[in-house]
Amino acid sequence: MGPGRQLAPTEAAVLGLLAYGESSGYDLKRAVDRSVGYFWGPAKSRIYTVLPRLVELGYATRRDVVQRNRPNKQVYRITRAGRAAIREWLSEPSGPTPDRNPLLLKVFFGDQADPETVLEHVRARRAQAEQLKRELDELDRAACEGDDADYPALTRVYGREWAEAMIRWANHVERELTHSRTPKSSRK
Amino acid sequence: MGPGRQLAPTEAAVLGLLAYGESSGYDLKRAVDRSVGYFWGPAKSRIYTVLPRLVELGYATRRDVVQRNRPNKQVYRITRAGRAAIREWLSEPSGPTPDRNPLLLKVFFGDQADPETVLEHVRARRAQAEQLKRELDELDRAACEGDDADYPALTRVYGREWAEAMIRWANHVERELTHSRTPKSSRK
DNA sequence: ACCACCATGTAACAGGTTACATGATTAA
DNA sequence: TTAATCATGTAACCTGTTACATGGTGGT
Repeated sequence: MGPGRQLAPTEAAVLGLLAYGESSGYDLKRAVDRSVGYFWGPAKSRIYTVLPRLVELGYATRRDVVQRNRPNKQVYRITRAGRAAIREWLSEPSGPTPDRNPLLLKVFFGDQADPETVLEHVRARRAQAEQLKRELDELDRAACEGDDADYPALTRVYGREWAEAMIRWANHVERELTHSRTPKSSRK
Repeated sequence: MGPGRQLAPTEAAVLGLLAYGESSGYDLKRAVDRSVGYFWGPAKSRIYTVLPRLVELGYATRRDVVQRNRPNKQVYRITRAGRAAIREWLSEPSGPTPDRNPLLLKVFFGDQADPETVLEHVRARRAQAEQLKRELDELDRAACEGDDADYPALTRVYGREWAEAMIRWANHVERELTHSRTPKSSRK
C-alpha cells in the first residue's frame, strides 16, 4: 500500500466524484464538466490516465462491465483507502494562490503595444466572465437541492464573485484606456 | 531566424522586462518578484533556462560582464526581433481563463470532511488576500510614476479587485458554515 | 450518407517545480 | 563565525495538453 504521497488535484477530483458512486472514465469526464469543470477541467486523456493510477494506489477498484449494442466499460469504485486519501488530501493546506495569469501579463506590458490590443483582450475576458455567470445560473437551477451546508453552491458563489470582480475591472480598464487619454491618476 | 512559434508566458515576461533595459538572470529574478511576481512568479531556474533559449531564437544577445569582488555576470539585451516577438505575443488572444483552482476543489468536496477543515482553508486564503492587498499598496507607493496609461497600475487594480472578491467570498463561506447550522438556503 | 454519442487509450511534447551543486564577499 | 547577497546553472520529476487511433450504434 502506498503509505501516501499526496494526491494531485486531478486525482483528488476524480476520487472525490467517485465517492458519490462508481462510474467509468467516460462518465467521470461528463461529471467533471457538469460540476467542478469551471475551476478544474482536465482533458479526458488525463482522466483515463489517472484512473489506473488510483487502482495501483489501492484507492479504487476496477470492474469490467460488458454491454450489448455499445462498447464495454471499465467501471471504477472507490475503496476505503480511497476515502481516507481524500480526507487526508482535504486536511492538507493548499499551497498559496495559483498566481499564473497570462492576461495580466499582457496588460502589464501593454505599453509595448497599442491600447486597442489590450482593450480587445480585456473585453474578451469580460465576455467570458459574463458567460461564466450565465453558466453558473444554469448550474444553480440544475442543483437547487439543498438546505444544509451545500458546498458546491459555495463554489458557485465564488465563481460569481470572481466574474463580477473581473467585469468591474474590465470596465475600469476600459474607462482608463479609451476616452481619457488625459494625464490623470485616478487612484481609486 | 525562428519564423516564430509563439512565446510561452515566462519567455514573454522575461523578454518584456528585458525591454526596459539589459540585465542578468539574477537581476531579472528580482525584477519579476517586484513587478509581475504576484500574478506570474517563475522559479529562478526557469529564468536561467529561458534566457539561453531567447538567445537561440534571436530575441536577445548575451554578453559576459567580468566583475571584481563578486561573480561574473551574463547580461542579456533584447534585440529588434525580440521586440517584434513581444508585440506579436501581445496581439495574440490569450486562451480562456486559467481555471485551475485547487482551493475550490477542496471546498467542493467539503462534505467529505468536517466544516472546520474547510473553514481553515478559506480563512487561510482570506489572510493571503489581505496580505496581497498590503503588498499592492506597497507597490503603489513604490511606483507612483504616472500620468498617461499606467499599465502596471491596471494590474494592481485587478489584484485588489480579486483580493476583495476573495475576502467577500470567504466571509460568505464563514457565515454559511459557522453558526448557521440551520437548514437555510440564502441564495444571494 | 453522415454525424453524434458511446468508450478507451497511447505518444509526443510543453512548461513548470524542487533539489542539488558551487563558491566568493560582506555585514552582524 | 555565521548568515545573507551575489551569481549561474543542471537533473530529475510532475502534471498536464494535443493529436492520434479505433470502432459500433442510432438518429436525421
